[in-house]
Amino acid sequence: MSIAVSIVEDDARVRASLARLIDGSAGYRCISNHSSAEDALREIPKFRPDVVLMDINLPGANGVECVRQLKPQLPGTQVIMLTVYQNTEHIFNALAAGATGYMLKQTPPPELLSAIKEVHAGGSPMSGHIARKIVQSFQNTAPLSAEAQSLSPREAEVLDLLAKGFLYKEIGEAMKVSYATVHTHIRHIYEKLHVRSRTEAVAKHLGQKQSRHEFAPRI
Amino acid sequence: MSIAVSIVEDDARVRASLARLIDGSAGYRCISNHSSAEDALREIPKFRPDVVLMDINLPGANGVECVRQLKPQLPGTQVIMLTVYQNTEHIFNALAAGATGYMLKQTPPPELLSAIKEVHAGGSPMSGHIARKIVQSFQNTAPLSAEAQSLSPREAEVLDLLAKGFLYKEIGEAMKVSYATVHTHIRHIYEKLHVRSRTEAVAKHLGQKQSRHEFAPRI
DNA sequence: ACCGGCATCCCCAGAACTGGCGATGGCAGA
DNA sequence: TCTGCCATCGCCAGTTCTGGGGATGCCGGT
Repeated sequence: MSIAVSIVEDDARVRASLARLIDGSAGYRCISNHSSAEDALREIPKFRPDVVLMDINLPGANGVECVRQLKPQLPGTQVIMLTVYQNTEHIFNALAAGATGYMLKQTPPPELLSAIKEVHAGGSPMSGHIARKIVQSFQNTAPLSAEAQSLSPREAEVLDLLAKGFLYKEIGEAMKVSYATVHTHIRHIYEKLHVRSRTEAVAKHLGQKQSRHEFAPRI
Repeated sequence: MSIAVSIVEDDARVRASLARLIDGSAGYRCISNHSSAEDALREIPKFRPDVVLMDINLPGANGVECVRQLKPQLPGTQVIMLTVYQNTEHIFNALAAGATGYMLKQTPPPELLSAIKEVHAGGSPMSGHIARKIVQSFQNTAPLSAEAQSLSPREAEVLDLLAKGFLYKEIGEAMKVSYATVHTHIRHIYEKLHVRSRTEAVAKHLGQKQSRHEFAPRI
């Protein structure tokens, strides 16, 4: 059975040439095309395509929002963003919204067809530099700050409990030490982290963990 | 100029067949091969290859650790993990350690060659299902808890400042309102989030952000 | 017109935290 | 051996939070 594809793209010429490409290739068929997000949201659920090619830059609502609303209705449908945007913000937003592929419009037709095939087979086709940017988001591992490194094991333990919102008394119970000891550990933590409150310390603590793979564009 | 490739793989037969594949293909040359992480760490910096194919399952130290130590010395060298492991933990660890590609050993030779070319051209080749798992890590967007949703704009603003460790007084100054107002907002935040301290609220807050794209394997 | 939610302000008391000042003992490195 | 770091404990004063109780005005929906 051929792969059923829907196209969402405002430029009529681009839309037509994509449709021609898909219908003209064995194993693919274009079952619908849409010039706006509104039209896509209304019509695509009826067609239940295997794959959607989605432009980001649509008149009115943008393609990312369109994916976000479409995907819950069509969990089996795979969406490939097809766009000129290479900035990480667009990429991450699109993927978070539910897209599984991200191709640049300049992609040659044969590669576009294999991207459709790949996404339908359970993969996530992405143009080379896009993939690299995504992978790099895993590598922005802020090396543990010297500050955090210098915490003793016991202090780190206290900080973990502190981050969970426990009171000094409760931390003491959990660690089988007195309130006074917890108090001392915490004073040392504050000195080492250069903070002056529990919340600042926790923010630094969670911030570290977080920055190991953050959502925000930082590439 | 052909692409210089080093191989790290403990199985002599696999190593030899990879070397044969690479040396037998125009545009590629295998400049070294290594049967252990220790050997690779010692020798590869001398060869300065363009691309390293790295097995994960090595005797002694594992491939991921090897990448972590190698990459800082050779920032221009791209590493492709070549392994049988498909679990997200291995994938994320490898990428965080500095690998830029991740291919399964079952990959057919022609695709392996194009993966080498792709990584050298600035891409991040990944086997289909691997790529999908990476993309899914962006989609595990815990839907904003109803609790967090119910915060009013002003309350959310307070929570943000709270998370940065500001005192009530400082929040008031930053928001141009009185201490009393901040106090009231915070009481409302605590009610809505079902917490009883600033730190718990912040942990919930940062936890949300964090879970939008977390490092830990959750697929 | 009324009710609910929001944003703004006020007072108060008790609990929790912050940051000084100690102290002891253990253990590892110079 | 002596010095430094760690973990454990103590006291005390001052500050900040927490959680009650109010209040006003605005706005939007029924």
